[in-house]
Amino acid sequence: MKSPSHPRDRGIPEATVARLPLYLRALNGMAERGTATVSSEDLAVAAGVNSAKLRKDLSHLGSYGTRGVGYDVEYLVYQISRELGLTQDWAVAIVGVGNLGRALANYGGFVSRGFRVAALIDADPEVVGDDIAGLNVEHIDELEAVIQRRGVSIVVLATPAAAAQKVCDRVVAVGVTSILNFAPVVLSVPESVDVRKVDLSIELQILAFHEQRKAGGPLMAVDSQ
Amino acid sequence: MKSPSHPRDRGIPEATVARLPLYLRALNGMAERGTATVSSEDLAVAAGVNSAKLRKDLSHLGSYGTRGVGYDVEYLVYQISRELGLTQDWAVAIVGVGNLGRALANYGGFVSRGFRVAALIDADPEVVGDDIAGLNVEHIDELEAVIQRRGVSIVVLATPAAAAQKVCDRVVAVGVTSILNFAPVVLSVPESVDVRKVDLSIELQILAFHEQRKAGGPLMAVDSQ
DNA sequence: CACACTTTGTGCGTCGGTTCACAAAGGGAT
DNA sequence: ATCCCTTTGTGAACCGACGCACAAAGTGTG
Repeated sequence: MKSPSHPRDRGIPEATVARLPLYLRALNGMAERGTATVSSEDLAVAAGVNSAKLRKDLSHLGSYGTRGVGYDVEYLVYQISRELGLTQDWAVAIVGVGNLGRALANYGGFVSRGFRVAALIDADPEVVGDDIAGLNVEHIDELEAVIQRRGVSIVVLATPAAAAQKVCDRVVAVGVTSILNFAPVVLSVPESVDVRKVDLSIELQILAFHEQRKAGGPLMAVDSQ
Repeated sequence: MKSPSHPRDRGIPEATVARLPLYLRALNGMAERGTATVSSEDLAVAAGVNSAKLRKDLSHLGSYGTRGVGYDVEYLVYQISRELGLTQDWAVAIVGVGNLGRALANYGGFVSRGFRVAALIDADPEVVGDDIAGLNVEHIDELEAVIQRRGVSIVVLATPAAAAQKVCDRVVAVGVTSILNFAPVVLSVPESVDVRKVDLSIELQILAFHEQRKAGGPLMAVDSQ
């Protein structure tokens, strides 16, 4: 209530932000199943985290729980959604309509969470003009125009690695400040632009590392140089 | 070189492991371009990290650099590849051949890094039997048989959320201990099994959070209740 | 109203990771 | 061989995150 003890501080830890979508998903499932109230313990299990961590995370948003009872599911869904900015409608453009771009365009998880695929863009004349997931694929020459016309604020890059930086520069130039990059390259962008990266092969490599340890670890010779 | 000061300890920090594939990619690019030697500073820039961090990361593998000179590109590629277990051939099965599964099957980044898509499996009779990326899609009933016959050690789950846990249980039951999960659910597995999760919509939600901050932040009223 | 029980919110110790800054080590020139 | 320059490898301070454990706060019952 007071400014100093203001519950929703600007400073929500990055680690917490990364988990909020997880909680949200678990809560949505509960809401569908008609659960009205949930304890931190139960929600923590559903989200796969420690309950103390969950409570601390939620405490960063405010005091939305009731001691002795738990959290109201609907209310918490709303609070987390609002905090994440999902109460507004985000227009997303997908650039690069190869296999991955197509998969993303058809992915239900976007639509259901306040995201709207507003444009599909590709360079290949073979693909431009096609209808995918109810959208017309537009030519990369129209990139800037489409972004501005449709009010796109988040761009998903699903282009080949070689094209990613160029496209990135162009979308940054028209004011996009949030990019989700699937291309296996390190994008260079101004400080003010947020880039998140998903690299499918990196995840596999990390798994391979652990798998190797498991398989060879205990027996592994002290070894070769 | 000596046993006591053995360079390759068992304890490589998780954060380091997660970055090794990044370095590897940068190094491969350099090798292709014919660069023989690289300084920690240059490699750090290419990988998008701090150079001190990079040196500390590499130091966990051993002393593979030369002071005053830098790192030999080819040699470092080999050392990192070996550490990650990429010098062996990993058979990967993709379960769920929807849009995403198809995209993954066709993704070049796997093959090029020691991974081999050894099986595609789906439950939909409409899809079973199809040829995708040169592979025949097999029926989910064959799951256990295929995994064992082909020596699959890593399974990629690209099924609908509802099916993921069931498939997971089955592959764990036949001894798979590394799973890459694209389904938006928290899988429950025994301690000994490694699950890595990629959730496309979570990444977007994190972007939305920051985008909202950028947009509304500076002007945002002290607020609503 | 008082007491027993449940569950939140958080203070605090701990741990892993990041960064700085520098000594140690190698290369090359004179 | 000596000196200077470059670059690695790492000690140590710092920072954020995690999780324990508990006081505070609420519910419900008799």
